[in-house]
Amino acid sequence: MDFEPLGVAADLVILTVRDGSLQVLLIRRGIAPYRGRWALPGGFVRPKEDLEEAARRELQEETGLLSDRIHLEQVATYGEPGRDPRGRVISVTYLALVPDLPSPVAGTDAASAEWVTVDEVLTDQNRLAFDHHRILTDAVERARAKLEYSPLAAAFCPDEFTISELRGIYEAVWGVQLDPRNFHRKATKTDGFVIPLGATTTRDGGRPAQLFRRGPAATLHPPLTRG
Amino acid sequence: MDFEPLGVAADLVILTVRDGSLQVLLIRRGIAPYRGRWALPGGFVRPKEDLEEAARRELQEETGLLSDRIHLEQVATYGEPGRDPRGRVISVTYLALVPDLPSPVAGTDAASAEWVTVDEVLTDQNRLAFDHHRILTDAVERARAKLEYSPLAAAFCPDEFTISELRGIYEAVWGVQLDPRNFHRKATKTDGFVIPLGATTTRDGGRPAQLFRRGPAATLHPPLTRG
DNA sequence: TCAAAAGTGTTTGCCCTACACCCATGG
DNA sequence: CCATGGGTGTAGGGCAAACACTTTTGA
Repeated sequence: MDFEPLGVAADLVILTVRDGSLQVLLIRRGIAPYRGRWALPGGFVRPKEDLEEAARRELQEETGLLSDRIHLEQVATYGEPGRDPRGRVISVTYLALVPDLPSPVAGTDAASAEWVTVDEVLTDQNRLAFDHHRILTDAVERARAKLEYSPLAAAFCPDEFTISELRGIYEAVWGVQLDPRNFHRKATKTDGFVIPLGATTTRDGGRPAQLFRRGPAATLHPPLTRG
Repeated sequence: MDFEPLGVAADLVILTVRDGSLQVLLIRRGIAPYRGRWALPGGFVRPKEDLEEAARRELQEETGLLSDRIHLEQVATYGEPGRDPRGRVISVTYLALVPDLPSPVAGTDAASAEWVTVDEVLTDQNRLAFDHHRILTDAVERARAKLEYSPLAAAFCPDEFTISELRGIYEAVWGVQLDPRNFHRKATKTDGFVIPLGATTTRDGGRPAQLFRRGPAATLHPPLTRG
């Protein structure tokens, strides 16, 4: 079979919550096109490499995260002719949700990678290279929607976390304030969402808080609501 | 830029509701590989053609539907090496929801195309060529989920429809029975879901039913529930 | 007059919000 | 003992499931 010349890239929207705000990992492009502009990390899919495999490889190169335990999901594919001035490139985009990393960016391109607040990036239509503004918009909306009916917020947390840390994720991603008391009830009563570890911590001040880990639930019944 | 030899296809999961069941449009493959097996319609994206544009072109070729008014949405992209024995092929899959068509299949390949009940296709893992069983599974799950919080069920209906016809869509897609009286209230009270036309019809027997058309709502508040 | 489907009213129970209140720690 | 955050109890409103009931047609 003959094919037109065409490349397939796996691009990543890597989100985390730091300092109470939703942030995305961006890299500064060192070469043309869009040299010096910020862009989503990503790269071409290799021959014989699966799409998700490529995404996991890029994720590890950028964050150093061995990604078996990292939540990674395909969001959408962008293929408009002309979206890349170098030629026809199809971008398969993946969304990764990671905990606040101890070493911000441990990957090979560390020097040129940076966490940036999502709101700040999205207010400027021209901050990002290619059609990455739109890709980021779509991915963030997906993440916001998924928090409602999936236990995904826990993917932003370290292995052990408190209920108020979990609540902080929701507040940062949705940009709302939630009632701590009602949230506590919902999170702990929803079957399989979080599992108590018995231990407590006082790292947040005040009365010691119970520690939890992620539960086995795949969906939340009933869902959490965004307002 | 050099690229490995690789093709990008737009494949379609075209769903409709006929005779009270959810059905998918399949074509019988006339050539190898998988000659004689059933498969989802689709084809390669042309140079300079957008992905969605390719999907709309395929949709029209298969169903004759001029597709401006047809709901079409991207579901996922499949790119596992080896999924197509002919070489590396990335499949960008679109979901189309169409009303029960007067002329079942009016396209060029009409002779070999057929509506098949989704349940029947999915019970046999080997009914479909390539990885189309999985693609269909994913697309149907997407459709089921979307009915809850989007007004998409109306996409299965003709321009004018009754509330019980709309309810029939939900019952067919979800495979459940819904209370006609409560459903009527929900559908008519949900802002922007359906718009009354003033006219009535007796095509379903019994007391005349009001006719409605699709409303402008993009999402349903509150969502309809699946059981 | 009966069957069939459309549509409305009403009850009941549940969930969710709002907020009062108590608990357990550090300083 | 006070400030801080963790966690429980509870009243009240609103929504939705369940179902009795009325309406409007065709046969």
